Amino acid sequence: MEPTCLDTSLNLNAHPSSVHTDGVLVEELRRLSCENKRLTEMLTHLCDNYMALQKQLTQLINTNFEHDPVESRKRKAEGECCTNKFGVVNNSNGDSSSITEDSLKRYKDFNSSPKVSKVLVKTEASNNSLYVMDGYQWRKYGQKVTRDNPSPRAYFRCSFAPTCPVKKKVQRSLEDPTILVTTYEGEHNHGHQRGEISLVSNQSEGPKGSSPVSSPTPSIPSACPTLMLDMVKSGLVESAQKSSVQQFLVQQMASSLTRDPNFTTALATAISGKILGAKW
DNA sequence: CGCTTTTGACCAGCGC
DNA sequence: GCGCTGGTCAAAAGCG
Repeated sequence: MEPTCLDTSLNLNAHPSSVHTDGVLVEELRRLSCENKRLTEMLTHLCDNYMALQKQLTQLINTNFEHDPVESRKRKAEGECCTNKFGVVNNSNGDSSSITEDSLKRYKDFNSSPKVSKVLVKTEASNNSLYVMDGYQWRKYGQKVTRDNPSPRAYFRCSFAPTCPVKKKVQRSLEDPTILVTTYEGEHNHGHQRGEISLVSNQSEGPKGSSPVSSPTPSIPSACPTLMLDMVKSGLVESAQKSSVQQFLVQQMASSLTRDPNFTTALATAISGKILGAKW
């Protein structure tokens, strides 16, 4: 599936001085709270379903491996979707059902190796940097141009704690250069720099001062390694993730919703309707 | 002066 | 064994 990125941010800065009265705002806030609650319940339900499916998938893979031993080896990169760790779905041959020994190996490696997670971050088109602010301090130790992507891949180590084993790789998406594909490896053995979380900071990103502020490296459960964030707009997502549970839910939401083009369309329609319906 | 980024060199794994 | 590729190292340079 071609990655899509859902812009979950809201632009509250447009016409701040316009006609909203306090009463309208309170009403709006109440409505949003209700909607938030409803979405949370929906997400909980989705999470349950996801876990059940994940369990079934694991069983299926194990069963397949026992009954269908060796297939011809292929070079790792071939037939592998750039954002798919398991090669189970979306390989370039369109053969979405075959589970090869290779993919099984990757799946097992992925489950047994240190925590690896992938985050897709949407940035402004004009933003050419490979710096993703996520709440930790990173030291860049290398940059490479890889074979399958003309844009360079940057390698970072966590420099907040000398012994922290966490590394991350950042590279622009081949399909959409405004998306930064960030791969985290390992887990931090220290707390993040701020207790609070803010996902964003599209501030003057310069190499120096690699901003220490924003969310911690997402500790995404291995079952759901890909997360998409929108960093174009800032400051409004931060309150959404005060706990790991909430963070997990948001991750699940982003992951689920971005796979559903109908939802994206419906959401866009709803938001634009809301905006057009408002008295500007 | 200390820390960080840059960047070419080096190394290891893999396929042929 | 060779070549390709991804990942890491380390010296040099920049910045506050």
